[in-house]
Amino acid sequence: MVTMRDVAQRANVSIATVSFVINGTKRVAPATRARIEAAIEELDYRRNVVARALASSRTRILALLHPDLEIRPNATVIQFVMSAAHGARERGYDLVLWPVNDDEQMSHLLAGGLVDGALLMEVQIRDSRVDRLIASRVPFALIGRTEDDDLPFVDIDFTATIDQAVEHLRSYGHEHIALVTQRTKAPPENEPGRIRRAEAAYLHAMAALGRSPAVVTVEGTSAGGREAARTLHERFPDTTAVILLNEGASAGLVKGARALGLTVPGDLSIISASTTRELGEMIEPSLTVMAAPAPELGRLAADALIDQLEGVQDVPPHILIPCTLVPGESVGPAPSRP
Amino acid sequence: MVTMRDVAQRANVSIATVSFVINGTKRVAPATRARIEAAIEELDYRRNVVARALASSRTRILALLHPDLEIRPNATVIQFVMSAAHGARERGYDLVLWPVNDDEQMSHLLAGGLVDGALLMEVQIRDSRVDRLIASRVPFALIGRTEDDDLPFVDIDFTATIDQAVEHLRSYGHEHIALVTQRTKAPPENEPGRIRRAEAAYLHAMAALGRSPAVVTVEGTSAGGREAARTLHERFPDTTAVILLNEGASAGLVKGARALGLTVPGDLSIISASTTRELGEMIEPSLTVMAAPAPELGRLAADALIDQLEGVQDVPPHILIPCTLVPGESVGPAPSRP
DNA sequence: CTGAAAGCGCTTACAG
DNA sequence: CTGAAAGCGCTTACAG
Repeated sequence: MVTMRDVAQRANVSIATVSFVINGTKRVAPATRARIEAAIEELDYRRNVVARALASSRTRILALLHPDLEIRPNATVIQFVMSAAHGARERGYDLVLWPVNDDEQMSHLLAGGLVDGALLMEVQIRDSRVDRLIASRVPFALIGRTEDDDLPFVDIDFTATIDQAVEHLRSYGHEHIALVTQRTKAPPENEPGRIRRAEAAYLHAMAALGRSPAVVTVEGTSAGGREAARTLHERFPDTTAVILLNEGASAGLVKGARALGLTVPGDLSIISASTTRELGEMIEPSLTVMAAPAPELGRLAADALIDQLEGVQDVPPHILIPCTLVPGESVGPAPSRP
Repeated sequence: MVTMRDVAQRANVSIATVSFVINGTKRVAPATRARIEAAIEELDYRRNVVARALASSRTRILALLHPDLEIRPNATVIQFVMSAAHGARERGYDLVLWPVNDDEQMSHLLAGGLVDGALLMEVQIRDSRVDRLIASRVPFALIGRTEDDDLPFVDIDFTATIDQAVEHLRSYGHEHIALVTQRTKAPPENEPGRIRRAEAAYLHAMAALGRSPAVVTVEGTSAGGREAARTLHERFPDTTAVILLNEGASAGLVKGARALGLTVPGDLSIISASTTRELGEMIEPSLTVMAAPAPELGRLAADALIDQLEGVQDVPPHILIPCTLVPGESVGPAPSRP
């Protein structure tokens, strides 16, 4: 292994000077710099990142903390992860995946000193992991939000997204609009912020419309989607349109509606919010979706965190991006009721 | 920050002794050990992983090298990634995501000394990245295989998978069986090994059946799937069954067949190989799939690599696992031809 | 503009 | 069974 010492020797300078040119931390005479650069080239030297990390007490490694339970991470999650990794690398950082479920383990990892900062996924309205994160003194950014809006976060603007979905459906004449959300194992007060916020926006919109709300919560699976169709049919038979905030249940809802003899969008219009356009294309009829800005958010999250670490930005980032409407064939005019 | 020095002081021992009890590398008198453990507890000491890495010249970090192009990583990929991360963590290792496209950048990263080992995804039949990997002297395991079967790898057994798919279709009376593969940007000699191997197995099976092969290659998208349906219809009108080795085109193939007036499975039976059961459930009719062993492979890849690093295992791992048949509703009896 | 030296927080022969 | 000390390969005040 060739070290900085080898380079220094070959260029006839001290290792300090080599360090200065590599990092550009101090001005070095052009001639000296040239000698050093030549030596680096000739020896094919590459600075050791571990030694650098120890000496500078900055590892340039970021952690992506995510629940390990996710047997079936959805398409949105993977887009986010990949773009965060990409964004980090572009700025010279590495992203490690930390599947963690209990707070203890998370604190333990954070205390090891491997990472300079952390990104926390699947943030809940009240989230003890966030408290741990703060206690650890490791800089972080949340993907999603707790109740406390002052912490640094990057999130989907669920309010705007739901509003736009409702608006879109209303433009087709729908007024009896239901919301299908995703069941989680978390107790209600800890539920993911996205569900809480989307539901609030939905309730608000229904109140403005003067219609009573219809909310159904099911698992994020095909079976869950079919269950949602049956539940809607029984409990909210007036429903002519559904907004899904449950990616995994999308296909099942369509199948379930069909099984009940309902056509899509003839009898029931469907918008699947916060998912991918690819999901929409897979289903028959092609679903109208609100595409999640996952790729953008991944990069923004990495950037925001790195900005904090490097002192580029000192106010905590508060980034909100709505989903994008991608019309498919699952929304049509509201059926006229007898 | 509390260091090993603090612990040593409090326990009235040298830092060497502290290190011995933390790592269990040398026997220490029970009384001494107890004092040290108490001190660790009281100070809430956690050993610094960066310093440990530098001193021991082992970082316990693994890299997951994957192409960055993948705008739409499929469900199988994410399952693999997550289970590899999980498997690594369980053995005290960290997994960093390295989205890389060019060899130069990969070598550069590898030379930085951050990782003890690497996992390479999307391996092609002839893959210059593998040469780089070997040159870098960083231990590795391939996800997939090159021509050279001697390198350490973990892969899906595409031969067994295709054989089983053919067998399943034959048991329903199908003899005119087509194969739909995925188009890549790579030149043919560099194509992913899975395509080459699956195609070989398919050709072999067709020869054994005495039927001429029908292979169609399309993009891994819904549009690609629809194109496949049209191409099959025009060029191979005898086809009564299709094996897909193209996760992303699955839904499109069904839609495309329908658009041509064909029923599934009445006129056309479909098996989507090397995908997830969730994908099968999303489509109407539910697809019969061959579920990829991605979660198992992710863990096995991490384990095999770590075994190498720790000298537990010195012969290179050669692990092959076939997909699992998950019957859906897309396979039925072969239509009797007039 | 450059260098000598301390130091980052550990591990690991080596001695006793 | 325990300790003193060198060393991992860098960065960074400090001096000149």
